[in-house]
Amino acid sequence: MKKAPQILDELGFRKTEIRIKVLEHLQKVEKAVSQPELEKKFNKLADRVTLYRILSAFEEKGIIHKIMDVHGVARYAMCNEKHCTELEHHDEHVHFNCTECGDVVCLDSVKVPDIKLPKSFSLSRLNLNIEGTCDNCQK
Amino acid sequence: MKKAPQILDELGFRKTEIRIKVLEHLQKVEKAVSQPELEKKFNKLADRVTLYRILSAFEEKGIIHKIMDVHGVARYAMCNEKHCTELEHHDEHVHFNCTECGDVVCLDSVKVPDIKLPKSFSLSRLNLNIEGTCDNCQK
DNA sequence: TTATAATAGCAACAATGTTGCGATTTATTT
DNA sequence: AAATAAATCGCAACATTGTTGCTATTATAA
Repeated sequence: MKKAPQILDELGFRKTEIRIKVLEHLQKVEKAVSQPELEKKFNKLADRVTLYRILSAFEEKGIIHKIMDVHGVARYAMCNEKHCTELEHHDEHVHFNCTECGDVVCLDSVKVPDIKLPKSFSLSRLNLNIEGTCDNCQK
Repeated sequence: MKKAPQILDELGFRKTEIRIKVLEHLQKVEKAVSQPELEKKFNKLADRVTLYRILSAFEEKGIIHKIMDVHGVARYAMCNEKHCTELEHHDEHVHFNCTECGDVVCLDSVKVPDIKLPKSFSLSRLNLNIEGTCDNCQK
């Protein structure tokens, strides 16, 4: 996995402390994280608005993707380097929302079967949100 | 389909004007509607808060179900009488979000294939949000 | 070292959603 | 029909998530 500063460099971003830390965090946790979570984690290191703008900027460059969790809160997760480019995203995987710990993880291993829509409907994007108990919270 | 006043009666709700109208509207449109939409439609007939409480009350009784649309806004749609009871909901259908008109419809005809999760994950609920263009907005 | 473009911070605002409480109203009971 | 009780409503206030405009700061290139 590429190091965060290098990624920022290649994308034309400045290597500021907060941007490096946010990106490293996203790489490490392998979960979909929200702005409020980042705000708690990086308390006082950056303004709320800064975090929102960092996430938007990263998403525009295609290194993270945005999903709505079951509470209607935006979450962002690293894109799978194999599948995503700046122009085209392939995030048609399962997003698992744990009702115990609230974590949201991308289950890349689970593939979404083909959905057959009525002819008059066209599909552009797809997000499968599953609620349940994650592996960490199973007793 | 049962008439709205009768449904309210059977559930122990009072037959107030706004409750009857909200329920009739949900029955008629066959879409998932949000509080902001109801507020526009029933302008000045009821307070914002009243609408939120009506939707919550209906949901608790199991006659409507709540879904998050792709914008993170809560929407409610009539439950399929054949499948849902007060205790158990079966809303594992597709929710289609039209990017043109913003409407959200439950595509009951499309069935969600079985999802195989890793053993350590347990599933309790499932919502498949699809974005695209609906039949009305196809040119 | 300087210049400049990107980034950050602050203030203000918007939208959705929730809670508490007093006022009103439906529906039951007397 | 009048009284009563419980459900419903409306208002005010608040919380959270998210956005925009503008100024100040800073990383990087020249």
